[in-house]
Amino acid sequence: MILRAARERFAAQGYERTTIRAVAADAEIDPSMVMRYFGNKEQLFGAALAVDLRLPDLGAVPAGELPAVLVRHFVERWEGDPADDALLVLLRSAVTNEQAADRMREVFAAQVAPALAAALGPQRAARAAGLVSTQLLGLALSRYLLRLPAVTALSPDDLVAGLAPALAATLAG
Amino acid sequence: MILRAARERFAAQGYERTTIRAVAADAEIDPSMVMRYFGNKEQLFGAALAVDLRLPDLGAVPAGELPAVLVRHFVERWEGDPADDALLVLLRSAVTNEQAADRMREVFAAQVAPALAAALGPQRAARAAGLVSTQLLGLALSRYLLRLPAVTALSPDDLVAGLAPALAATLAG
DNA sequence: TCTGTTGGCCAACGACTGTTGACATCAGAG
DNA sequence: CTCTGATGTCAACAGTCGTTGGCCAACAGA
Repeated sequence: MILRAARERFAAQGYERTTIRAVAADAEIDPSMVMRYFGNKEQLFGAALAVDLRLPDLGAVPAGELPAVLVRHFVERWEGDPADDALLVLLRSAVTNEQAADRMREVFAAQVAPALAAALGPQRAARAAGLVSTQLLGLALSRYLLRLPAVTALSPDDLVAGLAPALAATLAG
Repeated sequence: MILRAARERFAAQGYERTTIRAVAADAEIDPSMVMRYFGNKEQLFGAALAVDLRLPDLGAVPAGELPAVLVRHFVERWEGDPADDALLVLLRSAVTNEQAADRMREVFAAQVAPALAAALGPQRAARAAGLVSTQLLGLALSRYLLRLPAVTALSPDDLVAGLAPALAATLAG
């Protein structure tokens, strides 16, 4: 599948360094086939950016468990099937590609913000959403993209135990 | 100055999208001059990556104020002179460039970890350093690179007020 | 005056890129 | 059978890139 190959390349190398030729080689087809199906590189990229965070209904989570649930959800999401890593595609690309950054802001507005609003109510969510995203994206950045040893060394349980109190503090503040 | 132009380009576009030709044009010289002075693109990049976080002596900071001092230091550092933004060069590039990621890990090991150790003692620092970096890098990511509206909307004081409790929680945990 | 060094421009190279269009194959519909 | 439309191959285009090397001017020291 072309899109699968494209996602892996985009996730591993970002937008600029993945070439249509490489994607085509991975998918074992001709580069011109990629063009025929997706139009051009930008549209292929757009198609690879479809992201569903699969956030559960946070309104059903007891308030005290919200931070731990959030951290664990994202860690499992990132640690999961690497062929499904549209999320890492998005994060890696959004740093240098404006189209991807746009999509990231859309995902935030359409998925993160509403989910938090369901749990916290609109006012507290508006205040906390940005800071919560900051912490969760920071985790993805330093663990999966930069691979800081001090962060990759931690187990998923360590991460939950270490970050949940921090999230709780910003939610409370 | 070539290096100044290079830093601005690298910070704005990342490694792959900045061309030697563009850097040379910014510096109003010939591309071949860039080669003569820096050897090749990779070495120019390496020269642009010199980063000094200018962390104060955290050992002299009262324990209770440590989180707020950290957040404020980094916000001021990032919000400051954009021509001096080796830090954003590094962050933007490290996401897709292994050389930059290496340098990022070096900066962490040589500057962040020791500074925290001075404030917390080696054991607590070892446990907290990764999570602290996670949160501070997450802030830089979502505010200065992704420009999430929910984060750019906050004032520096808001950021300090919102994130200091979170940092305090991970330092305590 | 000759000579070496420095700083500079210019044109070109080979490699790689996204993209295009011409051509082949082949299954199914008429 | 022919016609059609999808599916795929191949070669080439035009542009950009990093990089090289040759040439020129200024200038300092011998």
